Amino acid sequence: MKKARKGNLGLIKVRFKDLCECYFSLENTQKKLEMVDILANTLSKSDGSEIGKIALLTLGKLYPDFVGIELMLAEKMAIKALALATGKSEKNILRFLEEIGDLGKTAHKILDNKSQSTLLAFTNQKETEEYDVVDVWKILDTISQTSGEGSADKKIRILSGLLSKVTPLEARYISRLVAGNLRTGVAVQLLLEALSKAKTGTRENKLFLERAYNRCSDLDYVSSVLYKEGLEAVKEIEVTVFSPIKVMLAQRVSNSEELLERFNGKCSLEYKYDGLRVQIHKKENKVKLFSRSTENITKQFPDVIDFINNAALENEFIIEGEIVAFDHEKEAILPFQYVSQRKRKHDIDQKIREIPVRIFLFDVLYSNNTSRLDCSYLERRKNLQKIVRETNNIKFSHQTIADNSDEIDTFLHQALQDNCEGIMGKSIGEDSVYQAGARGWNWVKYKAGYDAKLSDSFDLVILGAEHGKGKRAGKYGTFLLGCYDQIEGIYQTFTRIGTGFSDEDLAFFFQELKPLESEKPKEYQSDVESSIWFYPKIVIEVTGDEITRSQMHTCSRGLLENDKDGLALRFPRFTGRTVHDKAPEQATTNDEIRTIYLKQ
DNA sequence: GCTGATGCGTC
DNA sequence: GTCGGAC
DNA sequence: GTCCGACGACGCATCAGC
Repeated sequence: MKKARKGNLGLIKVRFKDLCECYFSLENTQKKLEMVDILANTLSKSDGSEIGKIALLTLGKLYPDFVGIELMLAEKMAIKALALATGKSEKNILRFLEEIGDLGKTAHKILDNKSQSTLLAFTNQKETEEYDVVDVWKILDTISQTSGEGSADKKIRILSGLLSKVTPLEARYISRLVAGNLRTGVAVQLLLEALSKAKTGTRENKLFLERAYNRCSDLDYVSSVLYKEGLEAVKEIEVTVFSPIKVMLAQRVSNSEELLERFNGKCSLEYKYDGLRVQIHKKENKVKLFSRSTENITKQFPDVIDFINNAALENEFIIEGEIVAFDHEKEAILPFQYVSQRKRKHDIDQKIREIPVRIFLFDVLYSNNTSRLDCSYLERRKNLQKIVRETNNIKFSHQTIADNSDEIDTFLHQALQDNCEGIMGKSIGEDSVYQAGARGWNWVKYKAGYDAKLSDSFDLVILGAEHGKGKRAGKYGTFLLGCYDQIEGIYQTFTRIGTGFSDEDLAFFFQELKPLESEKPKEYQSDVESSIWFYPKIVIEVTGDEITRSQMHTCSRGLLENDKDGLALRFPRFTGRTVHDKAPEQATTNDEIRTIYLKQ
């Protein structure tokens, strides 16, 4: 039975197949303008009833982030579903996946082969169904609603059922959707441009869509308003208490001179606390907390809710700060790993006592019934002090004004002394507005590690690797690195690494390491699994922000206070230097790493 | 009830 | 979080 | 400069399997 497809003006409910063909075209080009045109073309066909779902799916989502509903099914389970749908073994699929580097392409290829062979054997037998975008969204939503005992199997069966009824091309994107990687080259910004083009005929109105989106973080809503009420209604979308605002991000500078230049010689400085960023919404006695990525984290922090209600001087506001674990006896900020433990659903009351927190506030986004996004920074900062008072647990972030680089460096060292990550530089000009959702130059971050001279580097041995995915398909995508233990004559894992490599580097390492593939060498002490192991030979230089205690890496295990702990590297990256003149036995030792750890 | 596998979200 | 590539 | 997508360690939640 065919549903009526066309309504007025030739607008339709978009077929999922058509959306997938659009995604496929997107993969053929990297030119942004062309991509926007391609996507706009498909979006312009929609009658608007399902535009929100099209928009969400195009970003690989079912709901806006603050809703908090997830599939809880990703690549590993998708492989099982694909196996079930195609009759291939999981091992077989895994082999394809390693080679092709993309679950979507893998599904596409297997189903293509299958439909050809069935076509030869029994013509006209394939049971395909035609799905609208909403049909697919609903099936995926069913998966997301499935939980409890036996749910893993159920999810896999639902996905497998879907995969076996769609075309190979649709399977390509369904597989990628669940694997969390659509790889179309389109994300929020280009999608907003495409929506603008589709509905208003020009990309220029993207600015209004972006403005609206950054104020409500709800693409479903913004696109629906655009289609059903038009651009003027989109322009009316404003900041609302309890709708999270996209947070303002910062660019990076690597020294104090550069920082000062960015702000023409004068700016505000703040501590950059190493905790969880939080956007606090309050109205009457109700308080909600949102994370940096606009997830609702209210339930995790009942203590913070009390602190805010206690410190509030006004009824209604949206303010922003950083939640940090705090040792009240020593009056000291605790490392990030402590606050992390507060992101939980169970035993919350016990952890509140174990790991108390303090909030350092630094901004106001809404107060006195008015959006403050367009106020200058110092106005907002001033406003903040009228909205809340400092208490034992609520503080204003440490802040000053600076106009020379010595002051900046002094402030940085003070921040590091006080257990902060670094400092923020903020514009104090007239135009120093809160750029929601943007990584603009109004804010700048400066960490010690950004300056190569101030950061430690390590010469580590490549022990293993994983097959690359997406644009790294056909090469190694990440490497497992180890340090040397001179006493035992063994290699211990210290970090994996996957960033800092140019395409050329990756091609080079693939060529160099391929002949060194082997069984896992006996002298490797590793709890970390690796798809591929190598003889120890290649040494590379790596840097990072900080050494942390690790449950998974073996560096210095048995030599720290807790026998089970090892050491690992936070934010590891390749410096671009391969160390040609060092044998693996001359790599950085576990002792050297431990010494640095104990000093920091 | 415990452990490992898997997924997700923080930085 | 960091980073590189394409525009 | 902007945008996108390769990737990191770590902690917690959930479920399967024992």
